[in-house]
Amino acid sequence: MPRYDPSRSEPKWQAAWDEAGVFTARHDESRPKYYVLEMFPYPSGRIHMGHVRNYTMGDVVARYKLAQGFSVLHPMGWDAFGMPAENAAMEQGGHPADWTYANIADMREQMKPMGLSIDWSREFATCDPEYYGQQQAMFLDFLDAGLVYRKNAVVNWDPVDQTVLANEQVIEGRGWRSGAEVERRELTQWFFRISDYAGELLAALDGLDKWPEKVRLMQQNWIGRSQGLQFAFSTVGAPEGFERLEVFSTRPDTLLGASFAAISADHPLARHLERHDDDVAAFVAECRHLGTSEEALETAEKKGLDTGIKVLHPFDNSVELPVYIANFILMDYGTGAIFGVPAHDQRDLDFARKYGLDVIEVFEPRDAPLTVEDEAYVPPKTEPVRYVRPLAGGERQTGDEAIGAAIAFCEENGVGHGVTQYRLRDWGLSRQRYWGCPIPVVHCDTCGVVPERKENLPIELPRDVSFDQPGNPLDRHPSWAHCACPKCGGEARRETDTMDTFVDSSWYYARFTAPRAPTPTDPVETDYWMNVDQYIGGIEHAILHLLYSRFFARAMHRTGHLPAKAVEPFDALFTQGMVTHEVYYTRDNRGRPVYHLPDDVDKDARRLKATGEAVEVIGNAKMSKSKKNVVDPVNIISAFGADTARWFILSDSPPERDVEWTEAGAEAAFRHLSRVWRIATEVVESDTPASEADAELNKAVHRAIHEVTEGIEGFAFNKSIATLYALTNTVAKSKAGAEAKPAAMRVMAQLMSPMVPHLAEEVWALMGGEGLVAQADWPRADPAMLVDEEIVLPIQINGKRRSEIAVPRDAPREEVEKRALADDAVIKALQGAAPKKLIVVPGRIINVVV
RNA sequence: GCGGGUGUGGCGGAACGGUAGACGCGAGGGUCUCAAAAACCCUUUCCGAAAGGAGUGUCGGUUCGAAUCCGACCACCCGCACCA
Repeated sequence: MPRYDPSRSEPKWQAAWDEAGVFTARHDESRPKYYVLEMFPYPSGRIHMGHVRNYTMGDVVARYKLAQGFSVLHPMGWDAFGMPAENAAMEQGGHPADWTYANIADMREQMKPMGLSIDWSREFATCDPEYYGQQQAMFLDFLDAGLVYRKNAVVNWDPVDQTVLANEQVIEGRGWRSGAEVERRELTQWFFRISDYAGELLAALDGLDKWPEKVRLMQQNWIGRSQGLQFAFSTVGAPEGFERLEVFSTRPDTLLGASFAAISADHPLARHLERHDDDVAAFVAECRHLGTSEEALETAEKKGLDTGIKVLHPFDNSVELPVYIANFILMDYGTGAIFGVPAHDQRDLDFARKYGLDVIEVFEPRDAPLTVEDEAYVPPKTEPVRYVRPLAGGERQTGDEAIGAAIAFCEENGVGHGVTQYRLRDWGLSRQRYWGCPIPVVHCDTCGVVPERKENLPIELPRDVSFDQPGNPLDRHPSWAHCACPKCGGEARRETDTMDTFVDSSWYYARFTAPRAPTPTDPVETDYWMNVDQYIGGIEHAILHLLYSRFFARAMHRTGHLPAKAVEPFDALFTQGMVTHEVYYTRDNRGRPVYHLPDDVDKDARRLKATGEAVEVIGNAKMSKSKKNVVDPVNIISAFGADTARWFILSDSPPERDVEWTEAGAEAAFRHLSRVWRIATEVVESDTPASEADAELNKAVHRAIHEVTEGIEGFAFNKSIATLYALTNTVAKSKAGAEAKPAAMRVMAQLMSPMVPHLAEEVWALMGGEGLVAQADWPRADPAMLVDEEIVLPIQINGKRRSEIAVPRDAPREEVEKRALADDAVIKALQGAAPKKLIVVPGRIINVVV
């Protein structure tokens, strides 16, 4: 008997789909459209199991929607700018463009055998001048619309390599290559005014009802709207020009508990003092070695320096608070200055304990006096507390009430005003790097900063650059930056900064709707295809990429590049989990782990194949090169076929959770698919006559249609697959006849086709299905087939399951109660007494309380 | 540190507040075979001979009933604005 051979069957069906143009996205006004998008990959050169999982999920949705009659857009492209290409050029020589395009070619070749329903005719890379030129055009429109501006901002500066470092290149405060202590340095940089949209981006989250709740929550917290009081302290002993110190606080109700004020090391006052005071200069310099990430600031030991300056308490001039420079105050948030209330803020308390500052309680729990030791009292703002030092409002009130009263009181007394603050900062897009989209502006000595003319776009990156020294090659290129001023025609210099790669990924979804248009988008195409109906990607993008894209879509709408309906570009979002694998390691003579590839390990014996040395095993960890626990999809596909990889990656775990890749699981998936194929070949040869088993099988088929469909709709592909396993067992055991069985197998082929499209075609063809299963209509379950006449009700006694009874589906409650009380287990438990309570949940359960 | 999430048999997991463990893996037993592989059949949460009891990270709460809801804690994962 011939065996299931995916290496022959899969390429055959892929060719058939290509020939029929099944996956070409067609703008067809007569049909509803469906746009499925997976987050596009960075072209590292190798696909990994995470990609397989991501694209398989998208493919299931795309094929399912196609079968439902939608005109489907399912494109693929490459997030191709970024640091790895420059790092490769530095390490191995060569050019980032060559490295990137070679990687793209490799990855495309690795992806094609997966049999994805992608319209490859729309493919592009963000490093194509055709793409980034349109991005430059939009940048100019944004500039024109006042959505972009320049200001100073700090970067991580490596003083040895003389280059700007990304946060990930700063390791424990040092440059990753040079090992030098990183400094913060200020540069003039371009910013998008995303904070202008903070309120709108926040409010619109409510409408994203097909996004995961957790993502909306994360974005909400990230945008971080807060109401507070902004006011100015009068200073004592401050230098000229610093008579007042503006502070912002979300807890003005605790003002009478303030015992110090603190300013950021980047605050203008700190910068002033730095120039005249060596101690301040030394402390501020220390703060600036911390790196620029919020994480670095927050996890560093909290430190401060007393400036000797005091501020007067606005409601009690006899109280003078010391002013500290502190390493945990952010210049970007609020005014870069705060007052500290140690009793009701843990960080302030730690700071106060360290520097011997007063701890003054402002409020207490309602029913107990409060003495703050090492733990600040920070109840939820909705909880009523007793104010012992109220600024305004009653003695007993919630934090929220007290804050409102405090702001009103302060405003009445001319001490500051209530303000709405957002945590969200403007989006700095300048990067001092080569491999990115050039910012299309020119610096002219006479005209200043001048936008490039659109007809000169794209401003292309020069080819002749070298990476043999650190820093931005554009900066040291002999001629590239020299140009004529678009305004006066005089000699001018191009901006050598390029754009953050988040810009590239903030609008690619729109470009896919018209990838070759001579403008960034084509209104006819965006009108038909937008929005993305289903977006799929990793949770790690929950905040930045998705928030930036939401902003960008709004900016594109404002500049006429997207219709109003597309300001929220992703209707539904699904975040999938990681692919993990066991990690195998031995230890070197110093006890450090030495990792080994899965292929080199005998998993049963837990020994290295080569030496027999025992290996230690850690359970599932994210696949990573450093731990060598990677499984190459290419090897899996060549050994078992794409369908096996697809089936396994979908089968075990729910899509939102991590899935552990195991060799045993992959082999089992292959065995199952072989079995389905074998059953199909047996069904063909069968001549069993029709019987009662036909109806039974038919019922099982309809149930399966219902469950598989529900699984796909609910992104529970693992449940759809469990149903298909069960259906396979049912068909295998069924005594149904030579008409019913092929019919069942045809439906099974349809139900399988989103997950294992090649095998589905094979089975479909064997069963005499018409045309391609990829083009067949999705089957419908007959509702009448889904109900049972008799149901089994479990009986609980005191909440524990003790028995069960079978009753007609629509039996009246009295009848069910009567039968339940007649049950042996119930009689035994009651011992002649009447039940205390008898709960009947129709169609569900009976609970007898004795 | 802050924000968000996850936690169920040996393993991956299933379970509108209603029979905990569907489906799969692994393991054990069997059929077929000279033998093996493949295939097929059966068993498989734990303790217990059984009756029965225990059980969804830990501790507490709400409920007739909690894996599910609430509170506290523990562990792990994601993000923290220049990684993509």
